[in-house]
Amino acid sequence: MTLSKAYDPQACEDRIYSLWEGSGAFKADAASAKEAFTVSMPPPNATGQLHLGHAVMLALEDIFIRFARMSGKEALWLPGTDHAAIATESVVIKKIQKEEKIADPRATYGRVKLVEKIAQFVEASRGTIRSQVRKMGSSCDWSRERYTLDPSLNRCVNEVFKKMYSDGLIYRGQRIVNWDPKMQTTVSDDEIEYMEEKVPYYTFQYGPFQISTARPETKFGDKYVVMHPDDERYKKYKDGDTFECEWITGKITATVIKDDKVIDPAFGTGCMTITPWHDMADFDLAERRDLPREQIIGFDGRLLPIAGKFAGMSIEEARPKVVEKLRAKGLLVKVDENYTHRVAVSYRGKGIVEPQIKEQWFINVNKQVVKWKKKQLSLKEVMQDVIRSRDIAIIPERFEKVYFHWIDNLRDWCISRQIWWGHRIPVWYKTSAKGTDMHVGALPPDGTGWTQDPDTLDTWFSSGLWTWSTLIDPALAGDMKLSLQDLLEKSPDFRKFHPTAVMETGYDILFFWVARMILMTTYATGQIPFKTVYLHGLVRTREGKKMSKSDPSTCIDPLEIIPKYGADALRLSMIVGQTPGNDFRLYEEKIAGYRNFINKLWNASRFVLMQCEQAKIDPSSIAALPDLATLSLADRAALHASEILIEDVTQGLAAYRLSEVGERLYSFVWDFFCDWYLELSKGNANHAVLVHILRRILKLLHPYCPFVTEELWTSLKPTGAGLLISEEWPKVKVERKDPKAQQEFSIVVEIIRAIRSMRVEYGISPNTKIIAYLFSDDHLPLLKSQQEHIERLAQLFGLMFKKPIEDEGVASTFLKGAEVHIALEGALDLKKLRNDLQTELLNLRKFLEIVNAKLGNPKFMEHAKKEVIELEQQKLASAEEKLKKIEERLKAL
RNA sequence: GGGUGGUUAGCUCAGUUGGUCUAGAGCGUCUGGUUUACACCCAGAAGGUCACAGGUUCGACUCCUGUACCACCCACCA
Repeated sequence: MTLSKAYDPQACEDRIYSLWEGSGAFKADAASAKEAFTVSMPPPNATGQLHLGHAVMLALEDIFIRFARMSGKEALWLPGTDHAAIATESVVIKKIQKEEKIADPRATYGRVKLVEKIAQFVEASRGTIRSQVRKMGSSCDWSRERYTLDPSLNRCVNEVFKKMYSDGLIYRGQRIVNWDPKMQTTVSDDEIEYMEEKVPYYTFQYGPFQISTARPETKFGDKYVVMHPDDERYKKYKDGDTFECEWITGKITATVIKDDKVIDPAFGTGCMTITPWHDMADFDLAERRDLPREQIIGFDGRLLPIAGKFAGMSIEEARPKVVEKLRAKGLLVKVDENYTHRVAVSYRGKGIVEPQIKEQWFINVNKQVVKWKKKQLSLKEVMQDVIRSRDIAIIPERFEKVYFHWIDNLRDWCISRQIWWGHRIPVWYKTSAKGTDMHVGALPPDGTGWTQDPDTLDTWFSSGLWTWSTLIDPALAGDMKLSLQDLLEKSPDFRKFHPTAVMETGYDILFFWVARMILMTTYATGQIPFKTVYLHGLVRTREGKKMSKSDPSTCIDPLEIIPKYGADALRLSMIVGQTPGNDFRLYEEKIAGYRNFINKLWNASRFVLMQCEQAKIDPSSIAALPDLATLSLADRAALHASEILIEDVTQGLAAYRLSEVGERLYSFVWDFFCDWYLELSKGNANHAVLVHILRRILKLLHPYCPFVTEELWTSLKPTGAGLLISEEWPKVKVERKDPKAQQEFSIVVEIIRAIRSMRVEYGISPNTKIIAYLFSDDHLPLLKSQQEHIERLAQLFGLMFKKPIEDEGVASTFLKGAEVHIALEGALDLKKLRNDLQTELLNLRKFLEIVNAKLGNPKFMEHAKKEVIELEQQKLASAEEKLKKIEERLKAL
């Protein structure tokens, strides 16, 4: 088979992918006796397009999976998509607003119709994502594809909710939450970003006190003023003192509170008023002291009747007016215009988030009712335990600290959302004369009048179950008689493939997702979700900026790159030179560099095939390695090198050191195999060894660049072999400590270095007879060629004295020539030699200066010439000694 | 305010437990080259006091302390 001159990824990739898929290689077998190795693919949001973040994830996970599969494990990579509650709903709503010119799609369509429309949109997106995941070469098991809204996953969500509710871990409460007035829903603490904003900072007179705020419009209901008990300035006031005070809408009665937790006496005036309904800290204080709370701002973001004549105004509108009123009353003390204030903004909807008190569903993270390792722990404690006890390892390790810190600050998790897209809360209410009854369960109890809670669950509630809810048998999930425990125990996939081996994801969702999977999974299944967490860095632009979808000019689109450079090149460019947990920059030249590498491999294979063709050897007929004893020194050394490579790659991959392994492979292929061994083979090829080493390379490289290696494998595989994806990972017992192999190897290295130097000096191509001689059993020619050097050098010296001394070229020629000698003579360390020679050159120059001055004197000239040649001969003598030593070592072998 | 990471050739980055690193790769630059695969190539070269200052050590890019700058994360500074 003749290969084209350059590798054409577009001509191969799709074809190869269907070959793999058709072969069943992706499909894992729950009944297999092999050890399981599972990766749950972090489900991309079903909202749109695959971006580079996904591409990195897919590349990394595919390497894990292919390596595991070839290493004889039962490898399952389970793909899927996430319904991405708020993200999706807001995307679709915006789309409808734009395309259909409907201002409020929720009102126009109503719940059922809107959910239908979102579902349609998601279905289309999921199709796109599926094909994009394939483009990357991802060897995932499509027969097990899941979606967070699948009935079986929904069943798991409901079961977990029920279980948590009956354990008292889920409760309903009036608590302060982050309210997004734009999306009209709560958002979790982690879904908030802060934006710095310069706003005026006002100080007002509040009775005898001065208080400062950036948000005067929330202050209508403030009836408590708080100060630190140790603050000397306010010594004369006691906790509980009341006073009359003129305030925004008239006279109020205010109460003094002394509290040492919320007040920093050094900050500002050392006292403040509180707004429990709209401030997290104030809410905590109000909880502790059992103070009343009043709502000031409505859920629509407008002021409520408590604001008097300001009622109905938006915040932006009310703020200056409130300030103006207080100023008119003479209560405005000062305004600081240089105050920076952080505004909470919703991560998804980008609306300004307002803390509000609202009745919501929460998960209690502190209640100690979780059975874990025969102890009763809280969810928090379990989350800490699994990392501390090393049940789960995080790569890189430093993120463990970040994780612990996050848990320390974790408060009860608000899980209810006032949106329609998602898992509906499995709670039913029935209001009758005696009050409201409540029932928790997927289905309403018998009887009429039950209505379901209108809210849906936080998207992370269902993604927290991802590693195992996807392994629940959908057929079983329909049987409502089964308990959660039954579902787990009876699902073959869960039994075989859980816990998963590694969770690979960006460090930016460590809290969002990884932590919540640990929380939900340990609780629901009693197992850890995964043994290792591998966190990759974020892809950045060449300038180091985040790649954002909103700015396409900075963005590299994997779908444009793949046709141009190939998926293999893209994969390599995202893996090599990138270390876990650190961001990295990606740009086209980098990808082009790896495209060149792929092409290099392609051509090396082409060369091997051509060699075989010339020798009329069918590569597929090459099966067993020839007897080592019959091989030349170079062939043995090359085989030895490839065995060391196998060992390094295998160990490196097992330790998740992907960048290092990638670099090792790159340099082996290019610097060793192509520049060295292939050149050596020209004119004197051992086809069996060539093919063997190349096959090893293809196998080792397959997890990194699956397409090109699979394509080349077709031409190079032995008769009877199947696809490369299903090949066995090469195993060899490397005798690193075998002194003979080591010695052989180092001799070859030495000789090659010497040859390189010769090439520089004399332009001798490595594919000339010299090399053939060197590696034949008769090594005498090495000495002969050495003799040629001497003669050549002598000529150069002759030249040196004929030409003007200013000629730098002559001197440097001498330098290079000498390098050859010393390379053979000394430690073979060219860098060191260069230093030595630099000094030598300086001496020589000085010497030549004198010579130059005395050029007219022929006697002197003759003398000088003699001296230099003598010097050179001395060097030669020792060079020959060294050569003899090499000879002896060779003979001893 | 607390925390984490970074600071290594012009650029982008590696460097696993301190010693084959008197520091590597890719790209870029310069010189030379059409040699039985590959110009998406070959052979070379130039270029770094490994941010700075101390310390530990026989020995530090690698460990410790401090400083500076950059980036990110967390936090209820009203």
